[in-house]
Amino acid sequence: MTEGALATRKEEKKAAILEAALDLFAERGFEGTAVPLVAERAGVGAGTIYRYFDGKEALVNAVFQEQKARLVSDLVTGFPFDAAPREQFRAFWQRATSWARAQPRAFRFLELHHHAPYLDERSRAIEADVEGLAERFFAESARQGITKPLPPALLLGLCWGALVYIVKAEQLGHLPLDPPLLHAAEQAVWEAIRA
Amino acid sequence: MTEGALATRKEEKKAAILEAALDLFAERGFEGTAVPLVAERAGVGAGTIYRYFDGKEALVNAVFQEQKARLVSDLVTGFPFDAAPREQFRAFWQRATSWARAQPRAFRFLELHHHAPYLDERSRAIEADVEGLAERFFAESARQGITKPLPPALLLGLCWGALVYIVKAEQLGHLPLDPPLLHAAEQAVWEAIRA
Amino acid sequence: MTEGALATRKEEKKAAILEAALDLFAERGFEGTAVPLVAERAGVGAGTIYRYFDGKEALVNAVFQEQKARLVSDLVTGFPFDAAPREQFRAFWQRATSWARAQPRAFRFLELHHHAPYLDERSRAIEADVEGLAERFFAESARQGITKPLPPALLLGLCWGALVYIVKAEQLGHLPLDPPLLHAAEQAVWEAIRA
Amino acid sequence: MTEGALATRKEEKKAAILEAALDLFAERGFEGTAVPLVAERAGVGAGTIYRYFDGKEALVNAVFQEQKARLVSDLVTGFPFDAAPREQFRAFWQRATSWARAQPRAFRFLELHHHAPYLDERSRAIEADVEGLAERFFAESARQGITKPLPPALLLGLCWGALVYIVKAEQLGHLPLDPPLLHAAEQAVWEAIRA
DNA sequence: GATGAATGAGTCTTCATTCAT
DNA sequence: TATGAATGAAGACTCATTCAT
Repeated sequence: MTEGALATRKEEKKAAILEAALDLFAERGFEGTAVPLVAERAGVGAGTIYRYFDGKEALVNAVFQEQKARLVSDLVTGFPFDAAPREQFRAFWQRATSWARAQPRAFRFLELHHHAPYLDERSRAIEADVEGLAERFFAESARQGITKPLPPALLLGLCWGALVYIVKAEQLGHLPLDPPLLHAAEQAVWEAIRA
Repeated sequence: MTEGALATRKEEKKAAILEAALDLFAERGFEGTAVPLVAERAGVGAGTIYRYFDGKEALVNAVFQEQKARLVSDLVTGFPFDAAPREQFRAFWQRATSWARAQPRAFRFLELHHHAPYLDERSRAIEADVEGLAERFFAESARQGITKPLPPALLLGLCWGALVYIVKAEQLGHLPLDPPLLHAAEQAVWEAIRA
Repeated sequence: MTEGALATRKEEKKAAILEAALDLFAERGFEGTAVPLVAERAGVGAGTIYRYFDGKEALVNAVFQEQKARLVSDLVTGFPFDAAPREQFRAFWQRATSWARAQPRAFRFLELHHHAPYLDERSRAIEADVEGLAERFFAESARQGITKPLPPALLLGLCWGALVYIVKAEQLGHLPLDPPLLHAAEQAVWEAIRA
Repeated sequence: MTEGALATRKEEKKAAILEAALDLFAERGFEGTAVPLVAERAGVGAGTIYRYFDGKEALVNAVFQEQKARLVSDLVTGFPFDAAPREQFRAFWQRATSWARAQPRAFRFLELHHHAPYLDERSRAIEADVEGLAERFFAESARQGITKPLPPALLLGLCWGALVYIVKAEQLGHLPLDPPLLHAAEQAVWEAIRA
C-alpha cells in the first residue's frame, strides 16, 4: 500500500470517529455519551479512539472546532462583505438557515455545547472570534444609522436567538419551513434591528 | 407533633431537595450531577431522595415541572389578557425578562433541559401547553391583522429565541442590561412581529 | 446499634481492607495488585475501598504507614535506650528479627515498598525518621569508640541488609532459623561493626 | 548481504530490546513498564518484540537470565579460586561492589526481581545455582575453621545483604562510597563471618 | 522479517440505588 | 421515617498482543 493510501485510511478512521461523536454528542450531550458507544458507532475498537484523541474532552473539542470552522467557512466563503448592510444581512440569514437545516446534527451540537465548561481555550477563542466578527457588523451598520443604535451584542443575540429558535422549531416538527417563510422571517428580523 | 407539622416538615424536605437539584442541574447538567451531591446540598441523606422521588430522572422531571409551572404562573398571574395585543406583548416581555433575570438558575435550568431526552411525557406535555398558549396569542393577533400573517410557531420562536439569547448574553457577561435597553429590545422585537 | 458499635464496624471494615491490601501488595507488588481483588479478599464491594481511601496510592500509603508505625512501635516500646551499645544492639536484633519472623507479610511489604515512587511525603518522612534514629545510634557508639569509625549509614546498611537477607532466606525456605542461630548471627554482625 | 551480517543485525536488534527492557524494568518495575515503551526505547516496532520473545514475561526472564549470567561471569572470570578464603572473599567483595556500582541498572534490576512471581523455572534455577556456588564456598571455609561454623546460607545472606544495602544506600544518595570505605566495609563483613 | 495501527480485555474509579440500622 | 454505608454496574482509559501491510 502506498503512503498516501495509508494516510487516507487513517484520515477516514479519524473522520468516522468525529462523525460518530458528532451524532452522539448532539443527541445525548457530552456526559450522556459513553466513549465505547462512540467507538461502536464509528466501527472501531474502544481503544482506537485514544490513538486519535487524547481523551473524551479532546474529542469533543475536536468536533467543536471542526464544526465551528465548517460553519464559519460556509458562512464566509463568497460572502458579499462589500454589499450594503441590508444585503449582507439577507446573505447571512440565507446562509445560516441553509446551513442549520442542511446540517441539523452539527447545528444541534454547536448549540448544545455553546460555552460548555469542558471546551478548551482554542474552542473558546473560536467562539469569541465568530461573535466578534458578527458584532463588528452590527457596530458598523449602527454607526451608519442603518441598524438601531443598540449594543451590538444585543442585536446579535436578537438575530441569532431568533434564527436558532425558528430552525429548532422546524427540527422539532413544530414548524414546517420553506423558502418564502424563511424569507419572511428574515424580513421580520430585519425590521427588528433596522433603525 | 401535629399531623400538619409533620406534613410541613415533609414538604420542607422535599422543597430543599428540589432546590438543591435545581441549583446543581442548572450548573452541571443532568448527567454531570451526582445524586448524593444533591442530597448533601439539600441537607438530607442520599437515601431520603428516593423516598420523595422514584429516581434521578423523576427528580429532574419534578424540578422541570415545578419550574415551568412557576414560570407560567408568574407570567399569567395578573396578566392583562384583555388588553390590546401590543400591550399584552409588552407585558409578556417585561414579565419574562424580569423572571429570567430574577431566577437565573431556574432560567438556565429550563433552557438547558429544553427537549432533553430524559424528560417524561408530563414534562413534554407542559412544554407543549405553554407553547400552545403562546401560539394562540399570535394566531389571534395575526387574525386581527396586528401581527404578521406568519405561522404562530414562527413568531413565537422569533420572540422567545431573541429573549433567551439576550438574557443569556447578559448572564455570560457579554451584555449589561438595564430597563431602557430591555425596553428598546422589546420595541425591536415588536417591530419584527407587528404587521 | 450504638454509636460505638457502628464505629467499630467501620473500623473493622477498614482493618479488613488494610489487611487484604497488605497481603496482596506484599505478594504481588503495587502495580501487580488489582483494587477489585483487594476488595474481594477483604470481603467488601469494589466501591467500598474508595469510601475509606482516596485511591490505590492512598491505600498503599496507608498500609505502609500503618506497618512502619507498628514496626517502630514494637521496636521502641520498652527498648533499653539507656543500656550499653552492645546491649542495645542485641535488643534491636532480637526485636527486629522477632518482628520480621512473626509478621512475614508486613516485613515483605515494607522491604518491597522501600523507597517506592508512589510513596507520599508522609511515608517518606517516616522512612527518613526511622533511618535517622538508627544512624544516631551508630554515630554515638562510634563516637564512644565502641563501634567502628565508619559512616553511620554504612554501618546501618550493613546490619539491616544482613538482617533482611537472613530473614528472607528463612522465609524462602533456604535457611531454618532458631534462637541459637539468630543469636550467633547477632554476634557475627556485632563483630562486623564493633571497633 | 551475507548470512552473517543478517544474523548480526538480528542479534543487534535483540540486544537493543534487552537493553531497553533492562532500563525500563529497573526504573519502573515489571508491571509498571509498557511493552510499546520498551519497543520505542529500543528503536523497533512494538510487534518486533514478539518476534524475539514470546511475551512480556519471557522478556523479563530473558533480561533476568542475561544479567544474572553476566554478573556470574564477571565475578567468576579470573577469580582466584585457589587463593586462601580470606583472599577469595576480598576478591569477591571487590568484584561484586565494582559490578554493582558500574552497572547500577543491572544491579537494581536483579534486586527488584529477586524471587518475583513471574520468574520462570530457568530463572529460578539460575538463582539457585549462584547461591549454591556461594554456599559451597562458605561450607568449605567453615570446614577449614576459617569462617564461623554457621549454615552457609546464613553467612551468604549476611554478606550479600550487607553488600546490597551498602550499595543501595550509595545509589539512593545516602552514602558516598570510595575505595577506602569499601575496603573498610569488606574488612568489617569479614570480621562478621570469620571464625 | 518488520512494522505499528488496531484491538478488547482489564484497570481504576464513580455513582445511582438499596437496605440494614 | 431517615439515614448513609455499601454495592456493583458502568465509564474512561491503558496496554499486551495480533495481524494486515
